[in-house]
Amino acid sequence: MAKNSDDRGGKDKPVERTTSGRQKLMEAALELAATTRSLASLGLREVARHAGLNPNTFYRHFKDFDDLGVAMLDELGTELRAGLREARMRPAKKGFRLSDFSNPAEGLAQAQALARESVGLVLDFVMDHREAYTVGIRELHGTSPVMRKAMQALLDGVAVDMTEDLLGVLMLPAVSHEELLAVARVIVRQMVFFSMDYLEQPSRHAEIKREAERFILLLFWGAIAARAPELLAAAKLKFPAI
Amino acid sequence: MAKNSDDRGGKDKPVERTTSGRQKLMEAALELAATTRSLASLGLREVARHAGLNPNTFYRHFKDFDDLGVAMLDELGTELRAGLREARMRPAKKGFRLSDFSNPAEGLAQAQALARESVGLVLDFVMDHREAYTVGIRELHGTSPVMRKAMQALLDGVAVDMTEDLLGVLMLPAVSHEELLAVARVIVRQMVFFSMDYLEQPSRHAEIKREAERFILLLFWGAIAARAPELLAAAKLKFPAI
DNA sequence: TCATCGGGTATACAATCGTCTACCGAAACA
DNA sequence: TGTTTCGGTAGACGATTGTATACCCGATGA
Repeated sequence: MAKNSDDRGGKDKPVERTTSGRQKLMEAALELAATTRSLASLGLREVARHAGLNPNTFYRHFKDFDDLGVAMLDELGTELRAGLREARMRPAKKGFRLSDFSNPAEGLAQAQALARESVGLVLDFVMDHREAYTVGIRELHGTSPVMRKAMQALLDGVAVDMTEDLLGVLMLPAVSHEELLAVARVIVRQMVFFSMDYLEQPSRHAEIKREAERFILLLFWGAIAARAPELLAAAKLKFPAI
Repeated sequence: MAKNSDDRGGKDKPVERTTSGRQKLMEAALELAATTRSLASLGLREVARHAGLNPNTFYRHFKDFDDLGVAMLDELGTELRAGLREARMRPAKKGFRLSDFSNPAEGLAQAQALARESVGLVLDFVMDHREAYTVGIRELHGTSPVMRKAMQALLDGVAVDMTEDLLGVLMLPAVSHEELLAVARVIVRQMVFFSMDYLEQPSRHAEIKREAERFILLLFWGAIAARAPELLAAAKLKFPAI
């Protein structure tokens, strides 16, 4: 062994913020996981080094990396849900009113505007939190059952929020609450992929947004068509060209 | 150091098949990645040990784990696409004929049968290859850009296959080829999640199948509704209750 | 028949890892 | 005021890792 007084000498400079050690560790882990490899395969010494702390400090705050993972997810997850809800409330105050499709054409137009707003919102959020998003999705299909469950629960929570908010703004005719929730779940999951595309292909931003909107509208169209096809025929709808 | 003549002593017995060393390594890597952790974070010694080979043998065949990864994906990916196509051709021979929706009700019923058949097919396939599926999806969102690109290309390839096969059986009215491809892509991606549910929750198998079918039908309904809503109204369709 | 070479092995080394034990200062609390 | 607890550090350990060098053997081919 060359020099056993290892660590704390290296190319990756510590994050060096005025936060607590626990925070520093979580931030370091997030940065490393986003750029280097999966959470579970991070080295305890590695993240401590990157946080500018002694390796043993990790033990003071966390049992394993699962432990650290759920702590991170607690923090960022609630921030995500709150952010999305708040942002989703904004347009509602801005003049949207509950549409009951008594005028189908108007209702459909409103649905389209709502879809556009929501898609932009999610994608902006992802762009603003690309590190957290990246590791989150990694863990969604990762090796740790704990993290997988936690991420699945988070996505389901988002779908539930979305359903509730949607019910306050848009009354789809003859579409039950459960049906709407199923649609929301599917949308949330699909947005995982659209978000990934969005992060990886900046040059296709506009196109990806259009695709996501189209997907959502297709689902709503389908849901209405399955229950009240005459509404769609009556609406003489103008579906956005491909 | 206790005993430097390490390796080859352990609880995980070698796979011990009559295959070549290269094959043995790939199989060992697949097994370990499916049960232990992500491909990229596997140890070279670890997989060699699990394959019953000398650590250095790895170098004879692969440069790194990305290299091994794309080799595995080459093998299993083509098997997947071939398997799906072959299975998709089967019902076509079994009496399905091209439907042009001149009789809307019949066309829609046929679409529903087709969706059911396809969903069952994919989910069966996933059950039969759960190891490969598990690590594949892991790598889809994993840390290696090489593996991510390869997996995305594979999924896109499946979507293309699906579109072509679909065009041979089902002529959706007024839905363009590009539109159909976009829908196929979305379906393939969503099936990633449905498959995950399917593997993780054996008790909900029937329910998950129904959800997947519903999702696909919803998309087709929506696609038709966007182009020819009068068809749906005329069909007096019987959408499966939720 | 002899050289080459592809695929497998043996050994060794430095680096890194997780974790154990011990020490320390400051804040909280009695 | 004394003491306990909390967050952080220091050093050491055995284990494991990736990789470099070198040997080996059977098939291939001249």
